[in-house]
Amino acid sequence: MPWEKTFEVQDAIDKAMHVFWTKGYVDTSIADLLEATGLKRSSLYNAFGGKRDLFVKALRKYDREHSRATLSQLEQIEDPHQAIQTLFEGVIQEALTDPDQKGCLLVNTSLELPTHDKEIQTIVKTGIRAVEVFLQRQIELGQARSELPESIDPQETARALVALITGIRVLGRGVFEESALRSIAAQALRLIA
Amino acid sequence: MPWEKTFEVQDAIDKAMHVFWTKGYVDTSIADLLEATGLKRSSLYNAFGGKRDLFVKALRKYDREHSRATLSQLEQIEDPHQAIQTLFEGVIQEALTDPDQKGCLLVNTSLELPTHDKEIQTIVKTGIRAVEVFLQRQIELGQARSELPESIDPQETARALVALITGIRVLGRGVFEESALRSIAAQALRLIA
DNA sequence: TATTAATTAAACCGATCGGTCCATTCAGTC
DNA sequence: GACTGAATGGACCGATCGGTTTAATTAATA
Repeated sequence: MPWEKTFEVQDAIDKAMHVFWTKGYVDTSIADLLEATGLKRSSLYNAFGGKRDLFVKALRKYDREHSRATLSQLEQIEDPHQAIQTLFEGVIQEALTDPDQKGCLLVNTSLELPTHDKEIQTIVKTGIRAVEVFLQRQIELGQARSELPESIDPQETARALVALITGIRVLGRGVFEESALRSIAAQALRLIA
Repeated sequence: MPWEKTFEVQDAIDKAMHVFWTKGYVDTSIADLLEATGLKRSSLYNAFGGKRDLFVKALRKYDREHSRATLSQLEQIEDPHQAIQTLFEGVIQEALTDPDQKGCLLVNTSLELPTHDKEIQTIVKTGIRAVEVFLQRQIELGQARSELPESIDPQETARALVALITGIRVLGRGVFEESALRSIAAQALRLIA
């Protein structure tokens, strides 16, 4: 056998992910990706298949290492109410501290979903669905422990919380300032009280 | 003096608006705009200044004739609770019936706000702020008439409702199906009950 | 050392990007 | 009918788009 790849594949995908995250799919050029990854043109096309294929890999990596990884961490929290609250605090903290105001790659891609193919649509749908499932389970768990009121509908409430998070991620890109974002999180907690 | 413009300027802006609305700013080419408006290249550059300037005009037209026009209609409704409920029903109805799933041009532009200049940012911010102000006033009006509980914070609740609408518009582009969107609207009403 | 496959560098591709320029055509005014 | 300025058709611009190709170089295995 010849030799191994010298550059770190995962590292390159990670760099590419941040470009897509910041600029969006269409506005990201091959030149941008070359500059960010440090790869040469032929290396990029050889290692990955092209712009779209690299985007799919970046999207999957984000879903795995950002979105789901966060949910896994939150599941370690015993108190369901605290877990949900921590989720919202994290989202807001990200919106306030990120100088690029990138938001969430899954949400960003949601908006341009009609222009993408089925595979990408599925990744996004499934990724956001995972957040919904997480929230619904936390609510049900809280109800089972009598820490959350039985009167609220777990699935319906979970979906509304997903919508609120989506709102924070979109409006957090420059429309709403800190106090407005915090208002959203405060009202989110009202939905589970 | 020579003659007047033969093509309808407002009609051309309207056609262009729908292209931007459907495909987004970056993904809309001059060729797209020429095809949609029926204008010739020179006419378009002569009448409007270029892609960005036409986008600004389209954005302003949307804000005026779609966003604010809708709010004006809703203000005709006497019952504040009914006005808010009708707003959400309208947004959902749009998401379900529009074959292009365009969402809302202001929301779509919000997501790519960091890539736009100050003028465009201001149009979007002001446009969404108008929705927030509308909602806040309706809530305050309902409280004054004792039709809505005094316990809810008008501004904070209005902002959360804006976030929920934003969520519907984004997730309505293919992520959520009808029942999920209706869940969001149902929970929105819980925030003002 | 010969073999093998990954990596590199750079030329090259047709297509499209947003935008400019200009000669011609048009409908009004004088 | 001469003049005027908006509208048109279309050639043209340099730059960039995503992607391919070719040849040289590299480092590990056999």
